[in-house]
Amino acid sequence: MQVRARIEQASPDLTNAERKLCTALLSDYPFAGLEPIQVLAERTKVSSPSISRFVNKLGFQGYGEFQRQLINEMKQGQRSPVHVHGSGRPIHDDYLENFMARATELMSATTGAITQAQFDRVCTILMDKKRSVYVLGGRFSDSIALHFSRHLRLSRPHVHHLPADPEIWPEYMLRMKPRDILFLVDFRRYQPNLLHLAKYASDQRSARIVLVTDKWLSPVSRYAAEILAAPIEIGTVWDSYTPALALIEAVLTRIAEETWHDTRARIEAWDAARMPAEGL
Amino acid sequence: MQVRARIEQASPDLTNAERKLCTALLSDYPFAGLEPIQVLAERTKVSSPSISRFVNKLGFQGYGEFQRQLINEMKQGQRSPVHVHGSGRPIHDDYLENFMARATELMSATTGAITQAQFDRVCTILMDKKRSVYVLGGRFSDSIALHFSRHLRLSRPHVHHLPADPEIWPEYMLRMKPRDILFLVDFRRYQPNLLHLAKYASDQRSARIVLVTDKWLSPVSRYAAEILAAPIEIGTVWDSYTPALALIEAVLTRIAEETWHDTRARIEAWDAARMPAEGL
DNA sequence: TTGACTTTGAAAGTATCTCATCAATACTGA
DNA sequence: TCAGTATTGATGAGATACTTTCAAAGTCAA
Repeated sequence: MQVRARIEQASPDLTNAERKLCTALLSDYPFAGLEPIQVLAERTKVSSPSISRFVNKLGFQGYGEFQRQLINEMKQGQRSPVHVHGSGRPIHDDYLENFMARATELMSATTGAITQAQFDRVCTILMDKKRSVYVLGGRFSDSIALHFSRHLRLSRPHVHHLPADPEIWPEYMLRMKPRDILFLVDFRRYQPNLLHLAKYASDQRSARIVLVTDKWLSPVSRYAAEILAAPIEIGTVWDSYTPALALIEAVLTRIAEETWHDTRARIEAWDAARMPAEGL
Repeated sequence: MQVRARIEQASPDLTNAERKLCTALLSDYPFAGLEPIQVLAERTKVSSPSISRFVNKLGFQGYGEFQRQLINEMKQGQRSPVHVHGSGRPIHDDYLENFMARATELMSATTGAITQAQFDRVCTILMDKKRSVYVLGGRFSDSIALHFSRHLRLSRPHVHHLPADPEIWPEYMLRMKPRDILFLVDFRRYQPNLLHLAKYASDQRSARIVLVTDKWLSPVSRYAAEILAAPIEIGTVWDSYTPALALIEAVLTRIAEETWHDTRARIEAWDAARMPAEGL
């Protein structure tokens, strides 16, 4: 990958506009570079002269030559299937690449951790509109939980995200009916908070608890009807929540597809309700 | 393969020169068609007007449109393995495995989209304690942003997550000093909200904007000093934010490691402050 | 804050590419 | 062979795409 390499090489001393071009080019490589210079300028909000200067800096005579080179690369690539991934960059010393590789590995490990039947069951009970769904995560994992509730809300009614402050929980807990779902996300450094909540919901309200946790299993698992355990250990100071996010996205996507008719209607209704505000 | 099909369809009633073109095009498909018309004319020993007439016959407006179509086809082909919901049929076989495989693929594509230098720069300015950091995401992407601010807070002071309600933003905006950082996450179905915020922060407060977006580049990119573009298109009803999360985690991890001494102290202080509450 | 330096986009200029015209040529059938 | 038709390429007009110039805005160090 000649051009890609040149970009990376030049990348330390680039100007602001040039960096934008970098991102645009690399994020849709190599097709972004095949558009006419004007179109690319429009997309990246950078003037065409800046693009021209940029490709000069990369060592090309002009934009045309740059494009020809991109096409050539594709032509080459077509022949040798070797180049598909990487080959272009030094593996050592690249923090990002290293990290991503590990995260990717975690991701592929996730599939094995959850059975198809388990996945199906979770999706099914979450699709049941007669049950209300209450969602909460821990201090850090709540961002994952939030992602979940925001999307689930588009596919079905009665989705409630509990606020972080435990003082307000009773308001929700008292509303829980038997068979309602409490969807918890709890990764290590488990929160005692959530355990109490789970115990109460399970014992007093007969709610079904669906738990997303890690392989060490949050204590909440004692009360959980369904447990989805994602690998999160990536060997750095923080754990990686990407497998958990992927898992949750898979659930959400499955639900949205199954209930596509409703989901679509809800999205449209949402947009319609939003429109007026946008004028402001 | 649209163009190829058109050629085959038209092939019965073609003239001599046109048949030559056919051969040339098909024998080096699609690259022959990507050369300038003059070059192709030279190579095939056919005049450029003949080529022009030929592509007209195929149903294209002109040579340019023909080329664009060829490029489009390649683009489509590139992401061939995914393309499932396009035909509308969710796969029931092993839904989860399928989804995870695609997410994994996205993850590994992420590395190529961001250069090491870019990554380093973003980490560096985020580590600068003299700058305050303001964080916000869109309606859905805010969960990613939240993950970011929660963790970053452990590594450095002066991290503020803006509330969702724009009414309250001014309180934060007025506090922004030049060189402060506004960290935005904005994926497609971009929010006009964020654009206004970015414009104001950039123009009025001289803040540096770091933007995490997708390859279609949020309009915020106009005001951004650093843009990280993650692939998110997974070919289902929702996009997948996993690559973006991974990217953010990489940044966070890098920062936590570089500033480990401080980060550790802050975590301990945090825990110490929390202990008393836990007894309750 | 000032002043040198860098970066940037508007506008103008230049090159290139594409297409329409038209005359020349090749082909076909009488 | 000749006339009619279809095909082709030379040419130049017109459009498009790219680059250079230049002035304004931004940035950084003193």
